[in-house]
Amino acid sequence: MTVSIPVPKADVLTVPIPALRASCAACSMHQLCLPMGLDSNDMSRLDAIIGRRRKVARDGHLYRMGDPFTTLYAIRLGHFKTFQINVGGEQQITGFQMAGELLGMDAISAERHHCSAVALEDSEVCEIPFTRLEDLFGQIPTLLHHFHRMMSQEITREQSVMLLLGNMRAGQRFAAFLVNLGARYAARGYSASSFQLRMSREEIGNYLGLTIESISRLLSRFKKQGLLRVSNREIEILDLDRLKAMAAGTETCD
Amino acid sequence: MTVSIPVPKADVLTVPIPALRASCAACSMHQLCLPMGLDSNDMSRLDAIIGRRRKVARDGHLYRMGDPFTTLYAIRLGHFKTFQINVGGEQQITGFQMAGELLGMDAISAERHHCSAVALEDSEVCEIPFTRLEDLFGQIPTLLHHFHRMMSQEITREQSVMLLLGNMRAGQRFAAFLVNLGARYAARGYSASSFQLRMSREEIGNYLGLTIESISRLLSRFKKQGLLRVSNREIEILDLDRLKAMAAGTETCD
DNA sequence: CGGTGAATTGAAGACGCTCAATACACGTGG
DNA sequence: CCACGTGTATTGAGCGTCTTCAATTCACCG
Repeated sequence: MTVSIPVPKADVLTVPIPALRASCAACSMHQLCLPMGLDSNDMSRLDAIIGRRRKVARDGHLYRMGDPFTTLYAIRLGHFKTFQINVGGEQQITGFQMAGELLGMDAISAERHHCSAVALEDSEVCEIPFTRLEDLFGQIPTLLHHFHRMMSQEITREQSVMLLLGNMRAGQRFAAFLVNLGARYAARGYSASSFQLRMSREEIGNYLGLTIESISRLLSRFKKQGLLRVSNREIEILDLDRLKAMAAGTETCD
Repeated sequence: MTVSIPVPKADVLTVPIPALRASCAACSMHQLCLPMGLDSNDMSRLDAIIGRRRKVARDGHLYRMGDPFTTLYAIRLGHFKTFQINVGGEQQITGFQMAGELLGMDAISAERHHCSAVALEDSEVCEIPFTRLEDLFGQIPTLLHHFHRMMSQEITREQSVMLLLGNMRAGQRFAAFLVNLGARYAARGYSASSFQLRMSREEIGNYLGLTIESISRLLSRFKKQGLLRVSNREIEILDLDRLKAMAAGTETCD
């Protein structure tokens, strides 16, 4: 299939090449991502330090646990999972990340990556060299403040997962997982109730501290209860309120 | 009871009162805490913004979930627990903090505290007004960098707890917990193998996603296996290597 | 159309939970 | 000093949830 793309006129063509190569202003994620709240002047200063866009093919590593840390990554497009490997060689997935989210913040303290990041589909990231970003912090307080908010948000996200793993039953965990995914898609302008899972049942189970079989059974049960419509990795939430109530613990999961 | 305190001589007396009230240089935690790596000049600039020291009695709240966020807290003395409350009213403890550690970083993103902090014993903290700290960041890059390291460390700490809750068995979790506590005491110049638990069995269980009964049984088992000597909250680790091996999953817990 | 990897479903078992009884530590008052 | 009460911890018995193991089924692709 071919599509004819309208050729931009005069003024647009005068945009310098480097700005085309990596421009936060032109990126649909700039209201969620690091440049949030910056004026166009500051935004182009941020553009100036962003090294390049990097494509990561499905199942490709963005970085590996133990790699030396030099850059943060902002996801432009696609989905990732981050995971740790324990001594026995089994992985524990610590998060699923989507466009607009920042990867690599866990590596700042030890200057080595504490987990690995792998693309769940063909994806694209912006490389942000950390020392150059630190230089900018001194000049753009708004940027610094928002960076702190993003790190803080990562901390609260992980605390919520601890709550989930520490005292929710299986059904509650899975309900919370689906509601969370939906909310994040909604923040990106997509449907909160209808989306495609980018990860396998096994990866979901690993993340939620459950087995693949449990996830499969839960999907079947939710389907039977009229909560979901499921077809392979396609999810449609039919009763978001009840799912939220289950996640909150207000409603039991029978 | 009265105690006669030796009166300091000449030069010491010239130290201005504010410096006496809150001086990082004089604090035994300054090599672990926020001022790590600062020269004495920068350290006193940090001193200048630290509001006051605040005492928190045992079981007292330092802050509550939902409170508006204005300041970070550095623990000078004592121990805290942080926890979330879910809709059903039950708590999930997300961490135990000790001297030299920073509290409140989770609140930056929403400008409200995401969890509550309660003192496990009579404790003392330094109040660090966050906006004034942000002002300092522009002037002291070393301070900023170390602050990022501390936030990043909090992220990796929580990732390790996710690993623990997500795919360790009960014995492994508890072994990891004890080893972690010992390591943190060692970093503060105390024994890694002999210390007092500041939290109840119930709190340990809550943190590890287990019940109080399970913790009690594990203590008995570890005692029987010659791993520990236990007397109330007094712990002596008799075989640290084996405990570490259990935490790593190298050695089974029978 | 057959092969491969993923997902579903069922049956049995284990791990940790719940419930309950008892023991212990510690503080208070007789 | 002991009696008593309260909160915490220990220990046991039975049960439930989720796991493990195994057998199909399904989707996708050469």
